[in-house]
Amino acid sequence: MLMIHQAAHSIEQSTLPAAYPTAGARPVDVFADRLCRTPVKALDAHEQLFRDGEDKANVYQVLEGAFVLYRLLPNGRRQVTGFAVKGDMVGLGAGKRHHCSAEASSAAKVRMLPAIALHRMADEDPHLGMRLYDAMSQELAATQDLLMAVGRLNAAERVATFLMGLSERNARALRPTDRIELPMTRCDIADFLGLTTETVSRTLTKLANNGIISRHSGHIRILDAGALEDVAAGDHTL
Amino acid sequence: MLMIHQAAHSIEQSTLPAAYPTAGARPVDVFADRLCRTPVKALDAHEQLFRDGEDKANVYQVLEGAFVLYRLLPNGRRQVTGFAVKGDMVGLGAGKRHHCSAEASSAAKVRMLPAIALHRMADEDPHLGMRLYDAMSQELAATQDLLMAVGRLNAAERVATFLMGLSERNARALRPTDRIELPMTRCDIADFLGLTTETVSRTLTKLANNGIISRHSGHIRILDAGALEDVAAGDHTL
DNA sequence: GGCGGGACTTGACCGGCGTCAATGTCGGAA
DNA sequence: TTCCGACATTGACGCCGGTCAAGTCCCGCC
Repeated sequence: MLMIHQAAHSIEQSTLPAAYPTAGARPVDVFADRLCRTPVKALDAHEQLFRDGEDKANVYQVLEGAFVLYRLLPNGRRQVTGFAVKGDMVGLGAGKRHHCSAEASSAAKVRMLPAIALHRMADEDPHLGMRLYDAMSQELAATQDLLMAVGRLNAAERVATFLMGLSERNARALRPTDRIELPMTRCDIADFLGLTTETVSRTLTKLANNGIISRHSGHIRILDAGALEDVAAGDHTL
Repeated sequence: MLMIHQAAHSIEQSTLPAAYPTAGARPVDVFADRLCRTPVKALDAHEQLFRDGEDKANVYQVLEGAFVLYRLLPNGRRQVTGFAVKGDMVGLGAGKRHHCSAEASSAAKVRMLPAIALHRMADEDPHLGMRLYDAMSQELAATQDLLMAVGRLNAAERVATFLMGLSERNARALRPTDRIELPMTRCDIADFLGLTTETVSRTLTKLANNGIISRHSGHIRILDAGALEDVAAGDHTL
């Protein structure tokens, strides 16, 4: 079963991270005590935390709200590479520049850790490098999952896989898995899955018409998880 | 300009790595002296080095030949996540299991480094972790580039971008950039770009008909690099 | 040289998804 | 409460690229 690993775990949990596929969103528990002494920055909805190509001054940990991580083509087409929520690290990566943009999808707060401090910490704690290696490995695996979905699944399979990923994330947070909050817009979902908002919308409608989900404002309810899996696997045509 | 970073640098070079987007292919020079004392394994064409989901016993460095890294869906659809050539590391990643399969696309030789030895080395060399972090970061960036291409470019843009990436790789190896060896099959290219072999073939034909490239057995020649860039950017419809 | 098989190319067809456009829904501001 | 703007849904239509089916090329092998 293909699963787009988008479940993010918050820093207070001890489960293994399986974050949104992002360019850097990742909880690294070792930071917790260091980060709590660093400055906090508040952002309005749609405010950018950093831009693709900018020098990487800080890495961030999301305290409140949610972020969309994306890259733009010159002609405006957008590919969302991941979502970051409370507890996730944003901006990780060894390069000198950011390789994607990050935008608050709602009012948000982040802690900032200067990138230079990260290197200093790595000198002091020889295990930090391996933890960052581990974080990036998981990030990479999640992005490969997404690549597989975008490259080789049809629209229904992608949307169903996406919903199952969100459900899985709830399970990891010990919350009910049938009620799925959708903190992102249809446009974000579409740009994440390589589709259009219309196609996402139509697919959700079909899933609802088949009695697999029900739609409500701000969230979705999974009525038939088995059927949803079948759709994700291509065994059930809508 | 979007560039699918597929250029791999061989271990004897000192340029910065910008490898094929792979699940682990990456030269990590620090291994060089350790690796040369480890066993060598020879593979026939189409022989598998490891399989998706297998326990990760070793990481490998390609000595000869080339590898295709890919993941399969239950129904047989395939997504190629990268290519690995001489000098590239294959199988890196912090997880306990491989997250993709690796298959020799021609007769090949690899050096093997036990995964356990990697952890031992990390304890001895505190900088190794950060180098692995760096390698994974670049891998991630390359995979995001590919994701962007697969999710948001049309067939002509993807193929043109792919060819430019190969050309760029030649430039980095100080070889002429207009003659492009294609060590992989059309099928590999198609599964890499999220297309079909027919579409790749048709697109190359169109590029040739427009005088942008010329096709020969085993390689392609770029006749008009500017036009190729225009196609990749979507400014030139075939 | 002839043969066989896999890789590649080309053509005809068509269906899924993008595009364009109109309408519906909801939440916040006045 | 009404208005407004952003987001979401729905419909009509067309095209890009997938599918199916023939070839064609090429290289190794007999």
